[in-house]
Amino acid sequence: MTSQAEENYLKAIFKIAEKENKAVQTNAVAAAMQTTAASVTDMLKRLAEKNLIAYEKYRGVQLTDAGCRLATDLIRKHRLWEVFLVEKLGFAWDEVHDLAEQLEHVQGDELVQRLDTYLNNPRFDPHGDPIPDAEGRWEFRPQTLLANLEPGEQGIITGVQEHSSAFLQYLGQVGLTLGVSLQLVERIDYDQSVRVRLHDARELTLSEKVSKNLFLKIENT
Amino acid sequence: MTSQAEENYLKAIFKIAEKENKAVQTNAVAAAMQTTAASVTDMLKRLAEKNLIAYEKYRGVQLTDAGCRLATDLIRKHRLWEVFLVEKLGFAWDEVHDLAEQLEHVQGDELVQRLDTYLNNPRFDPHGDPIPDAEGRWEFRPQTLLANLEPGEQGIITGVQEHSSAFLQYLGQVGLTLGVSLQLVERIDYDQSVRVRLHDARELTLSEKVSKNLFLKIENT
DNA sequence: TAAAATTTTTAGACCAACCTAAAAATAAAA
DNA sequence: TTTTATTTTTAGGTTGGTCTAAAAATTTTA
Ligand SMILES: [Mn+2]
Ligand SMILES: [Mn+2]
Ligand SMILES: [Mn+2]
Ligand SMILES: [Mn+2]
Repeated sequence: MTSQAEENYLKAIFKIAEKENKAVQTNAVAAAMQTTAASVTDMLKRLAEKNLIAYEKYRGVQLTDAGCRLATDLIRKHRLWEVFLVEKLGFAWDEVHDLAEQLEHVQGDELVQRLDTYLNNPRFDPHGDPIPDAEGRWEFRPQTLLANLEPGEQGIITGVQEHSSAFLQYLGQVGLTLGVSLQLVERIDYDQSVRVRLHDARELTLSEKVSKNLFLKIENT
Repeated sequence: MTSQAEENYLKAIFKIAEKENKAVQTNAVAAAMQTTAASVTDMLKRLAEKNLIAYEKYRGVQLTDAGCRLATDLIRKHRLWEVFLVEKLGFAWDEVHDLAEQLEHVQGDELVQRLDTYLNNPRFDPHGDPIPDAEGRWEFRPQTLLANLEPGEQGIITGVQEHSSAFLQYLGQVGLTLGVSLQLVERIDYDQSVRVRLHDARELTLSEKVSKNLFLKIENT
């Protein structure tokens, strides 16, 4: 009973609410959905009518439990399909998002269940993002931006902040994929770029932009 | 540039044209799509506008080359996904149609290509229906209805005419799946039911309805 | 060939999902 | 606290896809 458009709005609201800790604004949703504020207001009314969001004019929106559950299921499906596309079909991690964006709307609880099993119940997707379980829960995994590491500290790449194809492709090219371990050698004061050493002793210089979009789990050395 | 609704109409027209060898009637499409003739006429105009069908008022429709290609691609995707669902996810052959009906609309040539490779380029789906190749071609496989076999003749099950869940489930229960070989023992004059002998010497009585919906490849004994 | 039955199209509406432009409410600045 | 700027909503319109009821075309029957 929920259209693809409705599902996409719920997911967008969920993701905005995840970051900012307040009622989600109309304009924020419009930006995320690449549409107009007027269209968003329109949809918010429909979603409120279906009790998927709590909506008060001019005051922003919040997902209800039902809405939150729907969004979480959608994210679960999105990420499971991404795992499938990378692990089984051999796509690169920068090629799967748009396909998953379509596949996530395929309805069928049994399908999701079987897909999950087939993929060995993965807990993270190809970008390091957590996959909710069938009950909509996921574990918190502490991670730090490379930009926040101190010189000498070491970590394993666990995820990305940006998901753009350009960024993911760049990372792949220089060998910075999930699970790779690296050490911060030094941070240049002038432009906040960083020098890192990889496991094979190879050294790389990364811009501030990169270091602010790369998540690591700090390792005790 | 083609919506899911448009794709479904094209597929319906294609399948009707496959059987009856004349222009496809509005009412036939309406029946297949479970909708009204008025809605069909509406859609036919849109499809003609896009040059996907040749449409002349009151005279029925025919797919253009472009429309035919689109329908074929859709059928290819539908059947490949059915193979995936059965072979990889372990669904039964009576459970996959509705899911494939959704999955066939996912856009992405690369996806279809990779899926095909992943499944080892199957040429038939779980119901014995041929899968078009990437160029939209498929081979003809001669097959006969069980109803048309002579007593004493033997064959291997290659497909079904009906695709209803009830029929497929029944066949599964009595062990009549693709590849099973059987021999026609006798046909009862009274109700046209048939007695068949399986490879393990087990005998089954099948109604006329069943025998008119089961395809076999006749084997020379 | 004229009348009746069937098939198909048109007319007119509805809903979901979008849009632009204008109005209203809220927040920020003076 | 006014004025100004920003945000949000409303008003009104478009498109795709559907519907029912009525009109028109075609086919069948008498
Ligand atoms: Mn993604
Ligand atoms: Mn992802
Ligand atoms: Mn099917
Ligand atoms: Mn099939």
